[in-house]
Amino acid sequence: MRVYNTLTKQKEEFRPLREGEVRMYVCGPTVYDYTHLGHARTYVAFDVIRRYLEHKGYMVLMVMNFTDIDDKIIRRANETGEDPKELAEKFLRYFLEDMTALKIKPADIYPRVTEHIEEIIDFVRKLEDRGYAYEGSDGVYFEVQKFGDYGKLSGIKVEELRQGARVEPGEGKKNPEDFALWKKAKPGEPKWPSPWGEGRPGWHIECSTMSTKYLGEQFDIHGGGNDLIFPHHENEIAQTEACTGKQWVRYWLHTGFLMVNGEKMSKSLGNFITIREMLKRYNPEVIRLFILQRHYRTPLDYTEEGIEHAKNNLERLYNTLENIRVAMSKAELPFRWEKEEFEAYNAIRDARKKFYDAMDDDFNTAEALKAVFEVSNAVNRYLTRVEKPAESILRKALEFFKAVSEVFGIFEDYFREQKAGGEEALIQFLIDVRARLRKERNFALADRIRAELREMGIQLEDTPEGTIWKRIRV
RNA sequence: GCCGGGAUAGCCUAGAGGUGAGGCGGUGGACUGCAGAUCCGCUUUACGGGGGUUCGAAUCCCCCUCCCGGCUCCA
Repeated sequence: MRVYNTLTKQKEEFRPLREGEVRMYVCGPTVYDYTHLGHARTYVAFDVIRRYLEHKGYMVLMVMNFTDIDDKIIRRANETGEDPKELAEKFLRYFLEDMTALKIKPADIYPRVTEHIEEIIDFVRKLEDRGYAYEGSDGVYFEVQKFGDYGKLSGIKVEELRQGARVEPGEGKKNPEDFALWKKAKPGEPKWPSPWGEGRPGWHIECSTMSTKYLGEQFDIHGGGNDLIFPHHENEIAQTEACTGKQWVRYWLHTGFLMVNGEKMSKSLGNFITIREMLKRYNPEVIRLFILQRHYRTPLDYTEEGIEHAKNNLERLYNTLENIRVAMSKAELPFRWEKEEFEAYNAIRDARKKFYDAMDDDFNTAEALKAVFEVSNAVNRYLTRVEKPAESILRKALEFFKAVSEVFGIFEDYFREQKAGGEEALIQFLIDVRARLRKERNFALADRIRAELREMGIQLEDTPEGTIWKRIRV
């Protein structure tokens, strides 16, 4: 398995530090507003990466932090007149709800900054002891030039940084590139006691502290949106490696940005799309598929057309699954394979390999998705060509789709279906009644039954072998 | 300015030296009371432009055009 490492700017063979275990940290949100489609892009991407690693047999320990105290939260709270703590709490809950709705597997630990103030203070003190940090008038700062490797992730040079730096008035920094580890509280701001007076942690220090607390001083994967490479992740590396003296993270993974109609999504442009709005209009699996149609590192452009494509794609795949389900009821144990069976088997086998090869190559979901369609096509073609399908062929296809379901987080309902026997019998009864009506050429009433069932999410389809029914899922 | 990512058929997306990439859409046909699903065709010898290397280039090299992002708010 190969992954693209932002640190080395190339694909590398993936080898976790401990055999059989992957420890990964994904930068979570600052909870000051609704979760948007850009978050969805990043967190669905990492969800699939995590799912694939688990699918491959790794035990994955996944940590995602919440920044529940910072400047943006305070600013927003001041604007709305809310208590910063309550505001953060509210949006944190919304975020978790949105993640659940998007079928994103929960992290194993969701450390919150406000629950780790002591550890953060300890971390800052260590940096102070080692001579990397100094106290200024308004806070404690990390002295960037003391860390020789600064810039190794983002490729940024300290000199360039100085040219473009905006030093806010009154800041107690020695150098413009230095960044805050601890901010002293201004009147009315949330605060915690510390050796440097009351205040709150800087932004970057939380991730260094909490990731090393739960994953150790060295771990496998650290991820986040592309926009976090600089300054956030660069600063995290500086702090952590200055503190431990060891190489910290093995593989840095970053997701590409979400665009809206070719422009960056931002509030000022008025193209800010929340996950809540999206979920009102689209099945979460449609949103997931939309995201997976593009490789995670490439920018993803959101358009109405694009999401409609995803919807059509998902419908098609669900149709295939329903076709298999219907065919299963008339499938037989094969005593003999014909040309059709060999063709279908080979097509499934080849596509399956393609799927795993694509996912092994830096989680190329777009390429892997082709393989899913190839299996879909192969099965559909097979079903149109044979009268009595071989059960083994259908099972091979189903096993493949089950794997896809686990990795992509789609087709969930299909594979979780409970046997609601009563309902199925009732549907079958209505189909029988409708068949009689059709025989009597009472199409008006026959169509009414079909229409009513459709309203209830059951699609009837007339075939030469009789009427079948499918669940409408998209 | 510096750094990075792009331009692939009507549309969306992979691929990265060698036998018609996948989907969507459109369209014709098979099947159908109609609808739906599916299948079989067609749209389909696609790779921003110009040079070069090579038996062979979307793919490698050089130049150019255009788009996007980052450069202390950001997933």
